[in-house]
Amino acid sequence: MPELPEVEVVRRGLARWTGGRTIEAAEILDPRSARRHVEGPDDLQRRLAGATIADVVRRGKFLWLPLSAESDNSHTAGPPRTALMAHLGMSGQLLVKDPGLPDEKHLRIRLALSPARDETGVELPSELRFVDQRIFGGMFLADLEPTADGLPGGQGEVGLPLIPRQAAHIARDPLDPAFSFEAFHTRLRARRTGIKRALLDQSLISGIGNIYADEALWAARLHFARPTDTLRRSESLRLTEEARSVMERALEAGGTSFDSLYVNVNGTSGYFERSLNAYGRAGEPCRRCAAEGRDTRIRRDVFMNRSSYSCPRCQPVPRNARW
DNA sequence: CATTCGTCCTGATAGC
DNA sequence: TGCTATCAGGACGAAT
Repeated sequence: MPELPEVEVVRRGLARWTGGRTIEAAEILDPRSARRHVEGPDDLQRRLAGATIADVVRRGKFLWLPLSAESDNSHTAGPPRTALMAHLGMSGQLLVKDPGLPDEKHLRIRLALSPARDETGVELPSELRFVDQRIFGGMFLADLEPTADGLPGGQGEVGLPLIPRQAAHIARDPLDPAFSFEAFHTRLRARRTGIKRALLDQSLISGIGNIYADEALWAARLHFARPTDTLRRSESLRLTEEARSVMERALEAGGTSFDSLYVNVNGTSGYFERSLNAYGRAGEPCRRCAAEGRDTRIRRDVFMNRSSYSCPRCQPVPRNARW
């Protein structure tokens, strides 16, 4: 399940293998993967043809590729004002592949790219494929607007980042240099909900999904139903730092598969097996308790219609728990 | 306004 | 064998 580290691996791969290349043709094989493109799949295909991938940007779990039109005259063209948005959802993958290779079973969108070579002169594969089994993800075109954090886009603001309107409500993620712990903590304390709901709310802090939420809570020794308005500053800071730490380590692990010539969401499979302390470990020993000579088993609770894993001893159910 | 819930999707797996 | 039920869960619009 792609969360921040997995999406960042994809972003880096895309930047390396597709940056600067022109989309020569687009093929929407399943219109459901383009349902957020309101003008329809035909319009998406038409408007992608001839566009050049100027950059690859990520905020939280959203990716976008600012596009410059090939026909633009350089003296009139400012920064790109349009971007191809991509979200991987639950099962999305972006793969750079040779056109001769057989279609994946769940291939939804195919982009034919202009020829390009790597630094050693080897020709790069010329297809960017969006593969998505469960179709929670998708691609669409969006206008880029100058946008201050937490505010809708305005006109002509200098120095504000260019963000698609569809991502303007997404908060900064913990790996973003502009992430503000003070702003996060203040908004967290004002909430009337449980801490895990808050961690999964992408408008409060972004990039965290079910897996890294459970991992950060375990590391910070906090129960998922802890009311946000009772969190001490030290607890909130510990949680934020643990979230950042676990996602940075996951990114390093996922980054090891980078030498191969493709962008892979599953690059973190090794990480999952080795390093998860809570997620998916129901009935298995809590490693922190085991290190202290105690045998405590990770429990699984159903919360928000999904599984939550925690240690009963390290993460006791709080008073006034907010399920 | 803030918060919570239902829906979209496919495939693997368990149970009968 | 073959059927049905359950689970996986990110994001968004609807409901409360």
